[in-house]
Amino acid sequence: MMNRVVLVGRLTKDPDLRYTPSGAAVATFTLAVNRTFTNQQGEREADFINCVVWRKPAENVANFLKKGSLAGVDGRLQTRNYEGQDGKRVYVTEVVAESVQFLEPRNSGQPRTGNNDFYGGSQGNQGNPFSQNQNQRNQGYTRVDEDPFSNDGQPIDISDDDLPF
Amino acid sequence: MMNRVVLVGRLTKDPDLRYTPSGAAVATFTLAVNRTFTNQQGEREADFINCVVWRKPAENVANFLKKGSLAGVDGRLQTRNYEGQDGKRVYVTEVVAESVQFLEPRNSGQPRTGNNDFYGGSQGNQGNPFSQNQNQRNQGYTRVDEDPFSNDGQPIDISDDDLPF
Amino acid sequence: MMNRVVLVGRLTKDPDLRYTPSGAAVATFTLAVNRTFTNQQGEREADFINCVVWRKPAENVANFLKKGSLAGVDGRLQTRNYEGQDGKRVYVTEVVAESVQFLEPRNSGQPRTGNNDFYGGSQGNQGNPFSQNQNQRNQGYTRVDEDPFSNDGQPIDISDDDLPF
Amino acid sequence: MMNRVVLVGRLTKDPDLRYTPSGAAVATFTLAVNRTFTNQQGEREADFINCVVWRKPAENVANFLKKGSLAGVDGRLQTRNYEGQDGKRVYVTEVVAESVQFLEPRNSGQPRTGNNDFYGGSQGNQGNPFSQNQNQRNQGYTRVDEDPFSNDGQPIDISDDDLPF
DNA sequence: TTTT
DNA sequence: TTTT
Repeated sequence: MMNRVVLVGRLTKDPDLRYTPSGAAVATFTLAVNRTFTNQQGEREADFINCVVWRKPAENVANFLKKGSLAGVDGRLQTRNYEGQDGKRVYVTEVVAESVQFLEPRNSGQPRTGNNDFYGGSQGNQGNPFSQNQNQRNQGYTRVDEDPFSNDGQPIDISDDDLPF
Repeated sequence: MMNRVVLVGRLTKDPDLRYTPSGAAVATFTLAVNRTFTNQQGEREADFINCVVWRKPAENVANFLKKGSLAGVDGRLQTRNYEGQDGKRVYVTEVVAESVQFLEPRNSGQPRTGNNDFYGGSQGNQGNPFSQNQNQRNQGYTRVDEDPFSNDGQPIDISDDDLPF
Repeated sequence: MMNRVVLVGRLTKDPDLRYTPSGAAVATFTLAVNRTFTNQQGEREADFINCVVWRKPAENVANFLKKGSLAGVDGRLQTRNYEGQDGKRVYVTEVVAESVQFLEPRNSGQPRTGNNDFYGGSQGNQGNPFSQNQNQRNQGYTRVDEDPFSNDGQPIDISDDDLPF
Repeated sequence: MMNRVVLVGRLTKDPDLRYTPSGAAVATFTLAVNRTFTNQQGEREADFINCVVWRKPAENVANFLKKGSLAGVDGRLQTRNYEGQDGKRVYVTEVVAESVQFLEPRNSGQPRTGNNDFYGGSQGNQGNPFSQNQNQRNQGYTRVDEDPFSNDGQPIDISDDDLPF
């Protein structure tokens, strides 16, 4: 059994950093990876690949990457499933990054700032970032959403069960 | 931009072989890849990764692999989305295999037989396998289903637009 | 910076297990990886790739793999150089395996036996396997040899400096 | 059998472009890939990995990459051997790049210039770049050199036998 | 100086 | 909705 993924692409948004109840950092982000070939209409499409990274590299990701950053990911493919809000099972395939490489030229290397800034954390997650969202059944570390990677500032349920090691 | 996936695992079912209107072969299968680590309960889990393969290797897959076969896949990650039957967008991440390796010992190498046999193709797809399924909006090469990998013998809509090259 | 190698092939010989002075296990082996294409003469050639693995997986390799075993390697490419016996610098490129997968069917999974047996270790390396080979300048974990992977039963100098972590 | 390598690193020199007798382009270059970890002395070392690329991508490499360029390589590991000038067999492990990615920011994307310029090609290889180097037995596409990747402007023997497909 |  |  082998499972290896290597990607280079650009973040579609600022990464999202959270913590499990036991304090482990988790960052999620989506990498847009342009295809090397064009489709029948001559357009170059992209794949949008959801990535998760844990612990120290999660904090590095949150500190050094932002929307548009060029990054490399070395990791493994993971599948999960959870019950969607309509009661249907939702299947998710994502990349668990074991290492993330910052491929921007030096000068873009300073900690990111702006609305979504990791240091200044504010709106949406004030107080306990894990204040339970009572009226939803959860499985896995994301709210039961159409797209588990979109969480629009709402509290999210991250379990220590998802720690990869 | 780089995008590379390498997997070794076992098929969860016999592969599924289809043809586009223009005659290109497509096989889909799911690889169960056991994790190298155990979870909090000490169980070894697996990831179930959907794979697609086109043209000649698709026919090889259909001829030589079956449920339980050990196989290696070298390919790339692809994302697609389509409108689910409830009108919601469904996001799919799968592996487009560029090469598939048969890792079973020699003697298991004879063409597979049985209900799902590639040669004897029968129920469900008799006649034109691409007889349009009129009352469904389609996008991508699968019927608008909750899970594009489950198609329970129904006609399926595979477009030549999905050919990777 | 990224560096990832994934291989599946067969061992050309029994693996070679040694220990550093501080007691860390190192196994070396060569993987024959058949090419998927044939040359101008219609022959299918192979690449012969030297691999190194450290610590616990080194002992697993020594215990479970032997000449002819099918194995998967996930690791990184490493380059080293040392002074050859003629005083010329020798450049070496090899794979440092981070994980090694045993791809043989179950029944071939018992610990290997025979002349080169890991347990019964005998001729050549009796006594201290690290008895220094005084009259040779060494660099890297192998004797200054034309080919660091050939050591024909002679004592070898493995330094803890080569530990990858 | 599987064989996959993915690298991101920087060119140690301008790439070297040549042509086989039948007119196929071949570029060679070395990628310095910094390690993610430091050695016992706390220094971050690098691996220096020789890469070969054929045909159209070879010309792109020659046109767009130069010493110091950040590049990604997706390919396979290949081994060759040839008789060195002292009559001893020399073993070479290198990466055959199937695709090469230019990871520099936009503005560095103009064709490279300078002494080694692909367009203005001059000293060393004037006339027939494959004027045979009579007094050397050759095997593989490089002159029998200590380091097959160093060729200091001398004619080189590249055979069409080395075409990967 | 190579594996099935 | 899973493989050995």
